[in-house]
Amino acid sequence: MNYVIDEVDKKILMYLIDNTRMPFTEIAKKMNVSAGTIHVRVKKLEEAGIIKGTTLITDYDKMGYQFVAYVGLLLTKTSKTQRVIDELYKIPNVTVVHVVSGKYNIFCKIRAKDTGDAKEVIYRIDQIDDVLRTESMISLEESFNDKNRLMHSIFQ
Amino acid sequence: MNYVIDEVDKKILMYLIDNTRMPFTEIAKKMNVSAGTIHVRVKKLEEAGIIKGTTLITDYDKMGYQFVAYVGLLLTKTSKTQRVIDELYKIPNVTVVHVVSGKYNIFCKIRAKDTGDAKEVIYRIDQIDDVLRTESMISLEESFNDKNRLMHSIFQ
DNA sequence: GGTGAAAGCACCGAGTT
DNA sequence: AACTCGGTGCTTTCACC
Repeated sequence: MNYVIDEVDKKILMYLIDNTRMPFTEIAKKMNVSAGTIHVRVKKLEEAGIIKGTTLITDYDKMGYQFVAYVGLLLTKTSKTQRVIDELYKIPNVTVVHVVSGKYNIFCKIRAKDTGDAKEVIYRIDQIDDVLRTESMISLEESFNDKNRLMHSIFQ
Repeated sequence: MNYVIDEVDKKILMYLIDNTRMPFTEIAKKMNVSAGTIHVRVKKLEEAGIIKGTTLITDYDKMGYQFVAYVGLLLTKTSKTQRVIDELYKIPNVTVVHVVSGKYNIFCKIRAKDTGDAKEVIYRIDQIDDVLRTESMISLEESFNDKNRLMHSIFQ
């Protein structure tokens, strides 16, 4: 369970975070090790659960999903948080859910096509049992820090 | 610029969102088209900017980054928002930045090793010129809705 | 815009050091 | 734990439809 990643693992992760389809042979060449080594390391990182999967970085805007908002949920005192989370996940527009400390009990991120679509999503959230009320914060502009920057810091 | 994605594109995107390393030959077989077609379609989706890249889904916990928080920034009236965003991006722990409407001017997500690490990150944010003050919301638990669920909805 | 075949590579397991 | 090597299978191109 306590897998210790070394410098070789870190470098492999750096390359694959940028491009999961970079050939192992190319990574091997850049690192002066054999392609077989890369193969074995990647398999171990997958088995250890450090690499959980691969995915595309897609442009939501270009697919018609321009609307992003964060929604804070206030629950009743007796509510089962997990049940509310399960309900949230039935709404595909809910992309991330956090249990938080502070004003809200749950805080989530939603994506929608437009304000009309978002209204429906928020209405659905409001209708979940045990949700007292919600407060939304609309994003006017979203940008991501290059994933590599955090990784550089993680990997020193 | 207005690239219209058809059913073939949608299916390819669905497969690759789950696993960017799924062989084109396998996708081709599942879809009853040739591998060459998949290749050409993927290239076009990349050129159109719909596929912006590929990346790993990694376990931040297992790499020692257990701490997640959202930070709301209140700026002075005369401040240049973009300059503050640029400053935020110099901090690798800042992963997402939003310009928002409402109580805050800017809202961002941070990842840190622990509370001590987070304290430093928030201190750095507080020190940015034009930042009047910040308010943080600590995540006690983070979970992601399967990316596929939104995509299924996007792709009907 | 799609196909199918062929050449060039990459993957990945087995055996070795 | 990493290397080499070889069989298998993937990618990518191109002439043709």
